[in-house]
Amino acid sequence: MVTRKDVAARAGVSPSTVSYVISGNRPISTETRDRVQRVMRELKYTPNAIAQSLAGSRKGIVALHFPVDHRGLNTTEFEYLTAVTQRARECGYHALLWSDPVADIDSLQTMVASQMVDGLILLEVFTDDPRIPMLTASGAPFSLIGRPADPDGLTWVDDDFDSLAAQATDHVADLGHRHLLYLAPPFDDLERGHGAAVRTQFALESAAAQRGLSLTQFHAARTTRGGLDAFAHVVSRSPRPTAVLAFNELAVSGLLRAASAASVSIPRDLTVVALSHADVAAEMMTPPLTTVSPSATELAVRAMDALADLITGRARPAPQAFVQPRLTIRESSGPAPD
Amino acid sequence: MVTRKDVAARAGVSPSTVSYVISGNRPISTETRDRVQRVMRELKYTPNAIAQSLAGSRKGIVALHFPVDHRGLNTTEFEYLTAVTQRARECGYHALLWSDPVADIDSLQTMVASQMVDGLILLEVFTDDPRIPMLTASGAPFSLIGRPADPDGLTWVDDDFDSLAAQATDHVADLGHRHLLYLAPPFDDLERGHGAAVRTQFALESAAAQRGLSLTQFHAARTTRGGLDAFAHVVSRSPRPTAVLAFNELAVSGLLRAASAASVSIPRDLTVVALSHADVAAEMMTPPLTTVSPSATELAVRAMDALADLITGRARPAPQAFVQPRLTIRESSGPAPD
DNA sequence: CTGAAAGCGCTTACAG
DNA sequence: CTGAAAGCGCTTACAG
Repeated sequence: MVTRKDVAARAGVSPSTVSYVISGNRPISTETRDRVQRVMRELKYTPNAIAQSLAGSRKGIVALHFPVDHRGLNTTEFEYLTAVTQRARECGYHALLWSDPVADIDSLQTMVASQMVDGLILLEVFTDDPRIPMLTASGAPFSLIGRPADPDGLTWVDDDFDSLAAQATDHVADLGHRHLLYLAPPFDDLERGHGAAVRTQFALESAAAQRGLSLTQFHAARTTRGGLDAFAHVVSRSPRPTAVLAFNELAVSGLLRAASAASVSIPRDLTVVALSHADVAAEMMTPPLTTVSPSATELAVRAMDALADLITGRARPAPQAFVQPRLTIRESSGPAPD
Repeated sequence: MVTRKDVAARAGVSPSTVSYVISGNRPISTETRDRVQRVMRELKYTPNAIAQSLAGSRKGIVALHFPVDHRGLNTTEFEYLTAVTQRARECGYHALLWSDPVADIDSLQTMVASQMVDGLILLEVFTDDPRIPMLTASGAPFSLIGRPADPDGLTWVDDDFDSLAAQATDHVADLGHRHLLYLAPPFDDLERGHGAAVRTQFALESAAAQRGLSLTQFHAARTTRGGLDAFAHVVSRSPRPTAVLAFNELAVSGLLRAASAASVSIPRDLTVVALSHADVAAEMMTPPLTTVSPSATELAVRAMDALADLITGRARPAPQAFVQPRLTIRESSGPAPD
């Protein structure tokens, strides 16, 4: 391997001068700089990242941590991952993927203590998330996509759930629907305090109440089967809901299939609006789903930029931001039947 | 931060003894070892991973590299990523996510030259993949999921495309289908030499010919729209294909939608078999898709284990392996009409 | 504007 | 069985 010493010898300067040419941390004569740069190119010299990390303070790596006990990631979560990875790179960081059961914070703690990363982004934040006190105690910079019950002093970006609920209920109310079903994530998620699940539910209840709409809920398994069950529930209720608001990507697909099998036409007989659902997943469905979703890219950019500010020590106080979801009307929503 | 020196001082031993207790690289008296371990726990000491990397040879990081110029990752590719990430961890490595345009190998080269990773796994390999000669020249250990035109001397795992094609054509032939349509990836992918696209196409052509089946092709855009176009093509052909074999995740969804809109029932009027399609994506469709797919986990495990062997210097000659796809009959395939 | 040197926190031969 | 020391390849004060 070519080292800084090799470059220095060939360029006739001291090793430290090579370092300063690279970092630009002190004035170098044009002549010296040009010569060193030429030699670096000739020798195809690339600084050793590990040595830079140890001597300097910057590691150039951020970890993305998502919990995975209950299920795999869905398309929406995957979008977040890729968006954060891309933004990390634009900010000059490599992205390390990391996932454990939420409750199992030991390996995360070890990784942080081993000082391998400059900072972390946590996804799928729970209202009482054990990762947060641990990271706070460690002193490592981190930012959240989502937020716990008490987000004071933390750096986070999150959906504006009130706006999300308002847009979804307004959309179906405007179409004349009065009886709504909330196709919710498994009850388990609520009990464990999954932030988005809890906040979406509360926001919907309050938005429906304000508009005088009836809203019942069905907690479906995060599987296609869960959606079949949800459909059975829809047709058994009286009065029968005419619109389903869904926050459960896999169950929605089951609901669509069950509706198709029962010759219940969407949207003629039943309106479906998917919440926080990736565009690409919505467009793969038959019919394509009307969604109310935040932009994964916007969440990722804000979370990563906030983390970068935290790492470099810009940014007190901690940046906190709500991202506004957007309604995209596709073909799964229509006027309430008669 | 607590360092090795702190532990040594408190345990009354030399710093090197602490290192040897951790690595187990030389005999230590039980008494000393116990004392050192107790102090490490008391001080919550975690070795600095960066310093270990610089002094030792192991970095504990592998990079996963997938090209991304033409499109985002689909669910199937995402499955590979998560499977490899998980296996990497089981093998004691962190996974660094990395992606550029295929042709743009500079940043990949810089990362490798900076010696940040122990090795790499390349996904979405092209028949003439510029990443491969570059990495070979660099001397960095790497393994491939997929393979180039000339895979000699490389470490790779790949689908057995002949088996895949045989299973798919046998399945539809057994159901009485004689006229097949291959819903292929964009022609562009073939031209650029996307390994799986090229091999799937050749294998299907040969399998269909052997069985005396007619096979026409339609290269669809990797979008829902591409599938709508493909459906229009199906119904315009004479004789009309009764079975579609598809290697294009997004286009399949468009095809299903177009069929539904035209009241063409699947599988009664048209059979659809998806190739190399993630189970979870297949089960989200209406109807759930019959698939012929390799196990992403098996590919990931083999690729990662091979890489680990390469890194540690076990494993000459280079491991190379075909993974057998499996037919999963769901609801999108049925007997040929009349 | 540039060089000689300490230090980052480890691993591991060298020495006993 | 254990310690003192060189070395990994850098960054950056210290000195001129």
